Amino acid sequence: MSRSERLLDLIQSLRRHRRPVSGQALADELGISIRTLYRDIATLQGQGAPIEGEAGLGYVLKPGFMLPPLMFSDEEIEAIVLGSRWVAKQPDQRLSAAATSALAKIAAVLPDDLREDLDASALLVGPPVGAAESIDLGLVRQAIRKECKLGFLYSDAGGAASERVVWPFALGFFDKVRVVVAWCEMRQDFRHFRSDRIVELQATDTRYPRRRQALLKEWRATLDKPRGS
Amino acid sequence: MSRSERLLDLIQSLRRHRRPVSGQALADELGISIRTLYRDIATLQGQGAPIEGEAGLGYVLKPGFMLPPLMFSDEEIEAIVLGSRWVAKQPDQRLSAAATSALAKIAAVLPDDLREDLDASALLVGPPVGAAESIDLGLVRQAIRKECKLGFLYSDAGGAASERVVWPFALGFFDKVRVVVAWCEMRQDFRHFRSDRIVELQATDTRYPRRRQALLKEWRATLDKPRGS
DNA sequence: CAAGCTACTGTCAGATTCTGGCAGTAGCCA
DNA sequence: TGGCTACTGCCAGAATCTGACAGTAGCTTG
Repeated sequence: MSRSERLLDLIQSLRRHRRPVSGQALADELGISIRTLYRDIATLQGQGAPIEGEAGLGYVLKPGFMLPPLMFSDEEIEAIVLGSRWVAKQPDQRLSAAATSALAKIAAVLPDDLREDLDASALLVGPPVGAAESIDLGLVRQAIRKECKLGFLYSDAGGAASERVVWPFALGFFDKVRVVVAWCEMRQDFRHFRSDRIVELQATDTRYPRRRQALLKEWRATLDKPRGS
Repeated sequence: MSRSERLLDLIQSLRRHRRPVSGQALADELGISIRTLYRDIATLQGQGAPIEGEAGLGYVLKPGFMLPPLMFSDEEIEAIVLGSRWVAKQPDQRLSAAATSALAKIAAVLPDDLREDLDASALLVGPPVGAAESIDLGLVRQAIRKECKLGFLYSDAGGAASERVVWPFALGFFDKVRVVVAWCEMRQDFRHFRSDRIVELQATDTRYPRRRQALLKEWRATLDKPRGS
């Protein structure tokens, strides 16, 4: 196996382990000596991979992902950049910031001529709608990932408020607002909740009895025009 | 210089030359022997770079671009994927297809856990608005790139038609339609033209007297809220 | 057709890089 | 304190890369 291939394998190995792994264990996994492993880690760090090593513990790959070299056509790059610009102008501050920094990384490696072409592809949407987020979407994301119930007060379109306990499984966009997609215990059905109408959000540690992927699939099937990915 | 660095340099060299370059010339540029160059080309091709070699001519890099390994955070990946999904649902068929294939390439290299997280980030915009494109946006793109004038018939919001000759310099999105941003010879000012109201588009070979970048900059300055990148 | 240029492959010795083992320093934890 | 770990410098052997040469085949031009 060539060295460059091994470096990619090393990243994959680190991804698999969520707890710190000792260098020795990684070296065994890859079939190389500990000395070479140290060198490989140093090389990866030099290329920007966020690997952290602590004496007495081991190595952890900070969350994130290194894309291997990818070949994109001009149009694919344009699509990616355009889409990222759109996300950058959305009201979700967290995502907006992420899109901006992703754009900076991409722009940094594009050849000049391609960058100029992209400048001619303007995005004419208005500036982000102010709408300070009322709730912490991070809590929602976490609940989705951990498959835990959420409780909150919801004001529907008519203004009537109700107390809900839901099983969240997706966080979507609709028009300009973010929408929590969940199974509602009260209605015993799928419901969409606009994030700007949610108040008093409460995260719990109670797992809901279904798998997120299953809920997602079921919900998609109920939509008029299901669309993959 | 290490071999991997040199391989990237080789791609950059190929990008610079638009005409076929002989292997000997490339080898001289990189300071290596022709034999090593052949080996390097073979390696790059093996990694998916679209390099074409023809006996008697030389090498050409097919249009497109190879992104070097890039480190993205979870959120940056989410932003890119979400944005690409949005583009994939836009009515511009060309871009939509490009976004879809870019998404496939990205999905192919994502670790499973990350892909599952992304599934929970749904995009709830409706299906693409049918609106078959009345004109060939490819012609517009070409005119922009070549800095050539465009002629067409335009129906404004009121329904009144007029014949225009414009200097196009950008192709934007607004709401659901694509918009040609150009200097209008008739109005002697910047104007936006919705692509679905343009008929009888005629591309010309007449260069307009300004630089695209300059027009773009000027136009941006006239906007209420100029935004970089 | 012939001549000249070019892409491409096989082979091989020497240069270069990579690798593993060893020794030693330093930080974290119990 | 002792045990585990990250990390560095050093060195000889292994693996790889490199350049040169020879040879085949395709394209273009005259």
